[in-house]
This record gives sequence, C-alpha cells and structure tokens, in this order.
Amino acid sequence: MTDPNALADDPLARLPGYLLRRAANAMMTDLAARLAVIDLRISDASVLLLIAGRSDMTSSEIGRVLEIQRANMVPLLNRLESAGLIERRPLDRKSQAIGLSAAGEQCLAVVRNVTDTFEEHLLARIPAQHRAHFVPALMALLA
Amino acid sequence: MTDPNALADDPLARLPGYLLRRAANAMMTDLAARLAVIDLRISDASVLLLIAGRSDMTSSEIGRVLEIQRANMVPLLNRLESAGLIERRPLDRKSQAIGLSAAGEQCLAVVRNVTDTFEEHLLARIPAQHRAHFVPALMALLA
DNA sequence: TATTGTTATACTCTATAACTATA
DNA sequence: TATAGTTATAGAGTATAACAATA
Repeated sequence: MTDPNALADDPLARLPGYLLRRAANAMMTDLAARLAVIDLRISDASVLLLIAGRSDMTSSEIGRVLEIQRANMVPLLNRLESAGLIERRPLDRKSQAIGLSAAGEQCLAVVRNVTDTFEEHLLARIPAQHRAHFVPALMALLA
Repeated sequence: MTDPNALADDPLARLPGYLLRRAANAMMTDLAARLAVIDLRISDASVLLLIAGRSDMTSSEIGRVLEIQRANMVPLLNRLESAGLIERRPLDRKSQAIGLSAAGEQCLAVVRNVTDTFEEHLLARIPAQHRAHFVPALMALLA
C-alpha cells in the first residue's frame, strides 16, 4: 500500500476497461485544472473549439455532436454567454445560431494553446512504439 | 449532423484526450448497464474484485488502491453491507477489515462473469494490430 | 408531427472540511 | 501526531420528463 500510484497491489491494474477509466479520469483532471486557470470547464472548451470558424450551429446541434443532452446545453451556453464568449443569432422564431463573440475569438486562442499543450503532454507520456496505435484504438471503441 | 456517432463533423474527433474521454464514457456506460442487472455499480464491482480472496484490507486501504476518497467509501461499503455482500471484522478498536460474505463470494462469481465478458467485448472492438498496444499506452498515462 | 429551447428534477461521482476516537 | 471511520456538504456531469412555441 506504499506504492504511490496504488496499482501494484491492484488485481484490476491490467484490465483494459478499468485502465481506460482510470486513465481518462487522470487526464481529464489534468485538463480541467489547466482550463480552470481561464475559468472554463472541459465542456465549455469543447463547445468553443467546435463552433470555431462557424456560426451556423444551434444549441441542439452542438449537443448532438458533443453528446451533451439538449437540456444540459442550456446552463452551459448561458454560462458562456454571461462570460461574453458567445452570441445568439435568431435563425427563425424557434432556433438560434451560436457564434463566438470577439471576446470568444480571443478566448479561443488561449483555449487552443491550453488544449494543444495538454494533448502534446498526453501523447508524450505514451511510449513511442505504442503512440500511433492509441487514437485508432480509441476510435474503434466509439465506432 | 446525420452521422449516427456524431464524429464526422467534430473537429475534436481525432484529439487523443477528447477521444479518451468519449471512449471511457461509452465503455463505462456499457459496463454500468451490464452491472445494473445484478444491482451493482462499477465502484461496487471494483471493490468486490479487489477484496476477492483476502479479508485484510480496511476501508481506507481499499479507497487508496481504487482511488476512492475515504469519505466516499462509507456509503459504498454501507450499500454492499446492506446487500449482504461484505462483512466487517474489527482489527482493533479503530480499524475494520472488509471481507466477502458467503453471498458476496457467490456474487463475485457473477461479477467476474460480467466483467470478463465486458473486457473481452472491449478488446474485441479494437483492431488486432492495435490491440496489444492499448494496455501499455493506458498504463503509461497513469505512471 | 417533430423539433427547439427551456424548466425542473434527480442521481452519480467526486472533492473537501471537520469531527471523534484510536493508533 | 498521524490515521480510521464518519458526517455533512458542494460541485460537476449526466439523465429523464414535461411544457410551450414553432417548424
């Protein structure tokens, strides 16, 4: 029980599913801490990155792509709007397009910097001989 | 936006960190559904698998190995005890050892069946040429 | 009829602070 | 002094049901 990463005594330590959960938790904790510096959550950043360079997506569409429930998009977008990062533009009397504001564009540059650094850091931890196999394996799990 | 897995239009779809999160969420949703059949949560099952064949670990020790906060172990173990799956044995006047009850041993066999099937199913989805690289890559992220 | 945006709600997971009793 | 077990609490993510207005 003196092992710092607590894996040595863990019979689950080599199960792919269990490792997948632990690795994702560790990496998301890392990313969340990096984004907290600019007062964003992971889901906030994912929305900003998704709507970068386009202002035609509705709340429901963004939710479908990012797998966020329609109902849960409401507080998320309200938060981003309160922070002045996004703007809503009526498409018709029912739907609204979500686009980055000027401040949102500026914030996006920082978000890209943070996420690029994070993704590099993540890949760098994977030994070179395994690295190229990682993304294809994960994509296969989502297919 | 008609793509069923909603990845085609997603500029994040090839970022390792983003994929890691999505893949873990998808796999854990799958595992949770399989375990729900026997009224267990993922963390419940991980505790049962961890203490299988030993009855010397305390609540705090289990938590350290599985990365579950001491405070969050309380309702978890209470639930397992209420279900009759574990027993507490005093080690001294402060600590208790957690062990499987007879019913817990029986339940463990089912848990093993469920998790083995799940892990096989997960690995089977990964193309053969990437499969052997998956666990080492995940372990590197936890090191 | 189906969809959008929304409200309300609830459950799970996770995290922290604090307390007591004991080692 | 440090640790075990516990209580209380809060934040975040996620899920469902339902509603009004509009397509």
